[in-house]
Amino acid sequence: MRKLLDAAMVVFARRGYHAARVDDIVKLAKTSHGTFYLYFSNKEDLLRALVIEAGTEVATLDQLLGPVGPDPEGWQELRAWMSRFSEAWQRYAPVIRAWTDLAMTDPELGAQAHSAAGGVSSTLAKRIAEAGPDEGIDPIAAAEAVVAMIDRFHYLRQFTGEPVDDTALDTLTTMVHRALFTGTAARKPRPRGSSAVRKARQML
Amino acid sequence: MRKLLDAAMVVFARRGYHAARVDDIVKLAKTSHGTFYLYFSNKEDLLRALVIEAGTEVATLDQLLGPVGPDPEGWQELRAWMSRFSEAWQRYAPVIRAWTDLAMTDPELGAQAHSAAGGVSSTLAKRIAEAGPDEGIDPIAAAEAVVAMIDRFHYLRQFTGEPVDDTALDTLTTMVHRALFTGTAARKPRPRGSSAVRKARQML
Amino acid sequence: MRKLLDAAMVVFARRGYHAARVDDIVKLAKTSHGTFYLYFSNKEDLLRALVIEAGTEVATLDQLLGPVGPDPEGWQELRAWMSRFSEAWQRYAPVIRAWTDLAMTDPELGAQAHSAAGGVSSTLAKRIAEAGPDEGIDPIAAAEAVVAMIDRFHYLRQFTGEPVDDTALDTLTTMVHRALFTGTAARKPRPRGSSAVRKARQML
Amino acid sequence: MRKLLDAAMVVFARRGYHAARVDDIVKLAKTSHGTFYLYFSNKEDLLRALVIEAGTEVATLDQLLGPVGPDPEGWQELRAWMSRFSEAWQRYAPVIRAWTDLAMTDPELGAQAHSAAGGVSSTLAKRIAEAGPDEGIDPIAAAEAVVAMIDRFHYLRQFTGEPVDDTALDTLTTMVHRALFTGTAARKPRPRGSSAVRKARQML
DNA sequence: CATGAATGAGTGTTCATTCAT
DNA sequence: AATGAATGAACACTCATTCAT
Repeated sequence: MRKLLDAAMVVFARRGYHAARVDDIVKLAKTSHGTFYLYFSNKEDLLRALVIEAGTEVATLDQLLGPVGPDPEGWQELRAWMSRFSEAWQRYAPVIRAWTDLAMTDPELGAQAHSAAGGVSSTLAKRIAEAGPDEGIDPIAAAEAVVAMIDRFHYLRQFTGEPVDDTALDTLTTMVHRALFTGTAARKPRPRGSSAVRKARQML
Repeated sequence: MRKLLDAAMVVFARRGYHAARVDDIVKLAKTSHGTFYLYFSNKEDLLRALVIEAGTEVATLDQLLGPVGPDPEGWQELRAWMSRFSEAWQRYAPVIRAWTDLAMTDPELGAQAHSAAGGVSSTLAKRIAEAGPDEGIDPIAAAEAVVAMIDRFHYLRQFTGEPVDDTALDTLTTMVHRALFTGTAARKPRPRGSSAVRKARQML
Repeated sequence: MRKLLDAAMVVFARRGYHAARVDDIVKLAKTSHGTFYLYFSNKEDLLRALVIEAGTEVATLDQLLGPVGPDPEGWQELRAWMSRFSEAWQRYAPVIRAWTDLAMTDPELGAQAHSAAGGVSSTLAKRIAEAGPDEGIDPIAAAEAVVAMIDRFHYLRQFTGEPVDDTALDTLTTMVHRALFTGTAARKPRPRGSSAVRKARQML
Repeated sequence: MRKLLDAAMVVFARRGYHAARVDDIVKLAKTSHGTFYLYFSNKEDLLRALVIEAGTEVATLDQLLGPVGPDPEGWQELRAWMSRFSEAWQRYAPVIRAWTDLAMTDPELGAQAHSAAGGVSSTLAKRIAEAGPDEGIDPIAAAEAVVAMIDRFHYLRQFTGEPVDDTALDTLTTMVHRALFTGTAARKPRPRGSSAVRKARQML
C-alpha cells in the first residue's frame, strides 16, 4: 500500500525509526492497524520494503554514471551524477537513516542494504579505475570515501537546516574531481627501501 | 560512575542506543538499577555525559591541527591529524552513532552535539581559509565535507569489517589534500550565456 | 454450508477451538470470510451448529441401547453400543473438545451441550435401573461415571497416539459390565460401630 | 510469587485459560504486569509452573496407594485413595482444564503433563497387576480407564453443580473395585478358532 | 551510598467481524 | 449469493523508572 509507504517515510523523517509508532503511520495514512499488518508483517518489514524501493532507485544511479576523466567533460559528468545522487538521497533520507538505526541490531538488514549502497560505490570505483586515477589512490577506497562524503554531507546539512543547493554540489563535485584526478598535487613522499634501511640512513 | 559509562559504551556498541536496555548496562557494570539512577537521571542523560566526554576529546583535535598548505608539509600535517581523528572516532564510535540515533528525536541533544562536531569543522575551515585554497572551494562547505567523509568512511568500514588501516588513511589524506589545494585541476567551466544559447551553439 | 462445517471440524481437530482462526477454516473450505458470516453469525455460532449436529447423532445412540443385564447377552448388547459410541465419539472428538473449551466461559452453550450428553447417560441410567443393579450402585451416578470413563478414555488415547481398538473396547465393556452387575463382588462393608470398636473386635 | 499462582488458579477456574487475561490475574493478585513477567516469562509459563506444582502433588498420590485386592481391605484401600485423588483433583481442577485446553496446541506441554498423569495410572496398573486381576482385564488399559473415569466424572459434576460427596465416591470405588476384581461376572465369550472358522460355522 | 523488587504506561501485533463491490 | 480488503478493539509483553530497605 503506497499510502502506508509514503506515510512511513514522513513519520520516519519526523521521528526516526524507533520513535515512529505504527499508530502514527497508520493515522497519517488514514488506514487502520489491521491494514498495516495486511501489507507488512512487521514494522521492520515495512522498512525493508522501503529499503528495497530505495535500493532499486539507487541501482539506476549506477547506469547514469558515464566515463569520468580528469578533463572538464569528466567534471560535467560527475556533476550531473551528483545532482541525481543528491536528489535520490534527499528523497530517501529517512530510509537511509532508519536503515542506519536498525542495521546494527539486525545484521541481515544491514547486509541487504549495504549491498545496495555497495552497488553505487563499486560502479564508481570502476569508473575511477577506467579513468586511470593518479598514483596513491586506491579506486575502491576512494569510491567508498566519495559516497561516504556525499552521504554524510547531506545528512549534516539536514541538521544545520541549510539546503544542499547548486553551490554546495559544485563544491562537492570539484572536491571529488580534484581528489581523484590531479596528478600534480603533493602527495605522500614515497619511502625508499625498507624502514630499517631508512633508519640506518638517518643515522649516517 | 566510570563503570557505568564504560559499560554503556560497550552496550551501545553492541546493540545501538535504542536496543540497549538499562538492564544490560547495569549488568555489565555489575551494579544495580538504583545506582544507575543515582548517577544519571536518565538513559538519555547517560548518553549526554558520554557525548560531553567525547566532545572534550574532540575539542583537543582542534588544537592539534596546525597550518595546512599545498606543500608536502601540509600533507604530513593533515596525515597526522587524520590519525588522531581516526583514533578518536573509533574510540567514540558508539557514542557518535547513539547521538545520530537520538539527535533527530531530541533537537536539544542534536544541537549540543552538533556544536562539538562543528568545532572541528570550523577549525578545519579556518585552516583551509588561511592556506588560501583554490578557486571554487568554499572553506566552510569543504571543511564540512571533509569531516563528513572521514566520519562516514569509518562508519561504513565498521560494516564491511575491514579495518581503517594506514593505507586507508593515506588515501583519505591524499584525497582531502588534493581536493583542497590543487589549483591546476579541471574545474567547473564558467558558463557563458544561458543554457539555451549554449545548446544553440552546439548545433552549429 | 457443509464445506465450512467440515473444514471447521478439521481445524478444530488440528488446533483446538481457541487457536482455530476463522481464516484457517475459510481457507480450508476454499471460501471467503464473507461467506462464513453469511451462514454463521459467529465463530461460536459455527461451533453451536456442530454441537447440534453431534447432539442429534448422539441422540440416536440412546435408541440403540437395548436392555442390559448381568448375562452374556447384556455384555454383547453393551459391547455393540460401545462400538457405536466409540465411533461417534471419534467422529465428533474435536467438537466435544471445543465444547469443553467454551462451556466454562459460555454457560448457555454449556447447558445446551450438556443436555445432549445428559440424554445418553440418562438412557443408560434407565437401562441400569431396569436391569436391577447390585446394591451400592446409584444408577444415575453410575451412568455418568460410565460415560465419563468412555469419553475421557478416548481423549487420553488421542494423546498417547494409541488407537482405541477392539481389545480396548472389550476391556472397557468388561469393566463396565462387571462394575454394574456383579452382586457377588466385595463391596463396602457396612460399618458397625465406631472404627475403634471395629479394631477391638479384630483383636479378639 | 505465590500470590500470582493463587490468583491464576482462581482466574483460570472462572474463565478458563484462554479467556483469562494477564490483567485479570494481576489485578486479583494486586500486583503489576511487570511483576508478572518478573516471575514468569509467559502466561503459558505460569501454567507450566502450576502444572508442575499439581504434578508433584499428584506424584505423592502414587505412594499412597497400597496393595489392592479383591477383598474388603482392597476396597478400603481404594476408597481412601479415591478420597485423596478427589481432593487433589478438585484443588487443581482449573489447572487440569487449562492443560487440556493447551495440550493440543503445545505438544511439549502435553507431553510434560501427560507424564505426570501417566505416573498415577502406571502405579495403579502395577497394583492391579500385583493383585492378579481377572481374565479379560488389561492392567494398563484398565488403569487408564479408571483414571479417565474419575477425572471426567469430577469434571462433569462441576457442570451439573452437584458435589462429589462421599456417596458418589463410594459408588465410584465400588464400580472400580468390581470392574477389576470380579471373576464370576459375565464376560466376553472366548471365541474359538479363527474368525474365518467362526463365520464358516455360522453358515452351517 | 547501594540495592533490586516492584511498577505501569506504552506499544506491537492479532484476529473476529463488517461491508462495499 | 459470494467476495476479500479493511477495520479496530483487545491483549500480551517490555522496559525505563522508583523507592523501601
